[in-house]
Amino acid sequence: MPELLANLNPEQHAAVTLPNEPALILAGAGSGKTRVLITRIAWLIQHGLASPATVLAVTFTNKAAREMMGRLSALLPIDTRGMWIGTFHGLCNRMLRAHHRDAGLPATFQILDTADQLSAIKRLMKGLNVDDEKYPPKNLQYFINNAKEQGLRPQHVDATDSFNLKFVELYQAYEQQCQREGVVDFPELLLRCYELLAHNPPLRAHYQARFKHILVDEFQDTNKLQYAWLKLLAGESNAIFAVGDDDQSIYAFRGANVGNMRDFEHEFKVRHLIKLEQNYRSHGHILDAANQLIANNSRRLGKNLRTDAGHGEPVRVYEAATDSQEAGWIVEEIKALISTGLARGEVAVLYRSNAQSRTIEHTLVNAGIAYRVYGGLRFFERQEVKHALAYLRLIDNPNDDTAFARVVNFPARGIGARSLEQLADSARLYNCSMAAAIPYVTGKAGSSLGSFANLIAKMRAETQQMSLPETVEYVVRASGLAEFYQGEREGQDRLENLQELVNAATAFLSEEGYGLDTPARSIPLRPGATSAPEIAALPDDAASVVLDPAGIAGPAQNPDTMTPLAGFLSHASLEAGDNQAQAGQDAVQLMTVHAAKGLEFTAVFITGLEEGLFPHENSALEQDGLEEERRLMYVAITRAKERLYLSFAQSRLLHGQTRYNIRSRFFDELPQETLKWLTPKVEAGARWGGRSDNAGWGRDWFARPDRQAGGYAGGAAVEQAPLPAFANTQRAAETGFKIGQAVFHTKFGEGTVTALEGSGADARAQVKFKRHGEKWLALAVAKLQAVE
DNA sequence: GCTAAACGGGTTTTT
DNA sequence: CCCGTTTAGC
Repeated sequence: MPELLANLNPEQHAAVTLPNEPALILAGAGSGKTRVLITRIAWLIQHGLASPATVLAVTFTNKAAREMMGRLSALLPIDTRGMWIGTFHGLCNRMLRAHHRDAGLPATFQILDTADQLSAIKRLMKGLNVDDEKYPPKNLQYFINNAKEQGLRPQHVDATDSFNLKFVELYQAYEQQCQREGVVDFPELLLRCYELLAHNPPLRAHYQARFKHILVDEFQDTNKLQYAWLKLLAGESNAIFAVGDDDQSIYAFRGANVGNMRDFEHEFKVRHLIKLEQNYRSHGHILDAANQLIANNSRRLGKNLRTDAGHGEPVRVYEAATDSQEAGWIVEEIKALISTGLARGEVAVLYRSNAQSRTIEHTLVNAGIAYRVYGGLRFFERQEVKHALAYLRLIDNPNDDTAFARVVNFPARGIGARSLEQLADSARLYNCSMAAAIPYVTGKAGSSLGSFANLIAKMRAETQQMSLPETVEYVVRASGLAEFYQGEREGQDRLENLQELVNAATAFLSEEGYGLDTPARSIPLRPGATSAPEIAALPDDAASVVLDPAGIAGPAQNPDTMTPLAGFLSHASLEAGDNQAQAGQDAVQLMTVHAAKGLEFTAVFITGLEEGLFPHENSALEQDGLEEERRLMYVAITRAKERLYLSFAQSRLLHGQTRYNIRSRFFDELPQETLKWLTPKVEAGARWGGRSDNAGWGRDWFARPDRQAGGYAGGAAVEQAPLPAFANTQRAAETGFKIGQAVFHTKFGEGTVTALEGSGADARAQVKFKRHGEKWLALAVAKLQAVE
């Protein structure tokens, strides 16, 4: 249909309508990459070149997968459920569920998230009496995950020194532990799925015959294992349509291998490398800045963004004396932007590391500007939610020792460390799970453990016919979790989250196409089917299972292959949910540069542009480290549509110490004619000998009164230390609050006033919140209620 | 078995 | 400085 291709530029058009052969689309920032990917799928289907069942599209995040799914169904009248669209992990999970026997996994295998994995490793090391000072569990975790991402099992790892030999030995033990418990960690999902396809030719042939069209988003972020998995699926004849941008590769630290782009180009003999260089996001000066900066990198595939928009405004640069003054300036500038009618949500403040958000948040709170910080705890990572999930996991898979250890004594049941050590010993002796070892423990410990075993058994029996939400609700109650948090002073939020978990279960059923009344632990009988398509029930020797080509379809957590409970538990591990920051409200966006990738804002502040911070000092230690920092800066710059601000501070409080940094080298790599210095530009050589760690020099400079006072008064004023106590008492009447007063805030909950400052419209209160720590609130803005 | 103090570590992060 | 985790002590 012509309308599908309408408004595509020639390069986009060419990419969308490529013949079915390996293609690499080098898509610059803001060049319509996602649109091309989605239109490509729609075009293939519309022209009868592909049926939905032959399409596999893979992304890195659930958010990206959801967006793709959503935009695709808006574009096409067909049901997108026939397609496999999801994350690498989601798709691998789905395949492993369908073929769990061939993969050597129990039907109810559970997924360990990063935190679960670490606790499993700690437990393993404790059991083996390994010195965790000499072999830090975190390092072992990294070692294991890294090996898996290279496709290496313990026997393949090349280790010579005693240290690495120990790690290999522990890796092996860890694998055995996981296998016995029926759990897989994140990289295992991929490796297991890779091996499943690699070692099972009929199965591989089946999927190769099915997925004629494989599309990959953010290809520059793939690691070696993901690339190998894609190659396996593609086989000899299927086309991979890879979209990516080597200049936006910012995840090397977690295994991403930009080299996959070059390898792909060569190994698949890509004839069509299409560059999308037309940018639809940023004004000219901003793009010029991005282009010139990134030109400093070597080994690029080569790309230069262009725009039809005019030059637009210059890039504004601000030098602050201190980090708090920098924050003060940012907030003043944001106020000005808002007063021109710009929505708060169109303003982003970016920083290199999370620690930098504190000062900015503090200043925003004082100014009464709504903001949202990205990052932090997410829904399924909360302790109460994880506890409830652990009970659910135990019902489904009693061998899951990670879940067992988590809740065996929570709420407290008088089962202490001593009893658990005894139990772990028995489990090791009989080579079984902790739950299975309970009968071997005698005495008082044995009896309390016995009643825990009975509790789980009872839960399992009682929930046999319950739907998923009923099961969750039942477990929250029967476990004692509800009662426990009811009795806790600060348990209200946690209780609400547990209720939210029940809601999440209901939402899950409808989103994933499960019947609402399906028992949580049975594979639903599809309409018209004569028997449940329980692939789990295939004969043991079903090593050569070949599925109907129309085969397994449906959403990520597939009702045909997963019980609602298994699906929900996978969902909880694979998609940790939103972080707590209140969404929806119009608020200034605060995030790291990494978190900003893929987003765009009318106005962007890139802050803390100092040597050591951005580029980060540790980047100097790594091969290609500085280039990755530069790509990160490139990503940051290209987030801005119309206004870009760059700022740095002469001194900054970090880890309790004042550091004196020189401005980032990136300033020298930008086209000077696009920059507008709001503070006088001081040539580096005029001020600094060279290195930044010359504290004495910095202090002298900082102490110069003409500098310290300069710029915005607001910055200094909001950050000054609270007035002495006597002054606060004097002013107390004017604010309507007293120190020590109990208060309630709609967002932060209960707290106590610890200090007061100012009066009238400027009145501020410092409140120590039970759940959110100490904050300064502008009383004119914050909805603070007195509690008697 | 639970609470308080000492301790350690702090770049970026999704699954 | 600030946090989460471990350990010491009741």
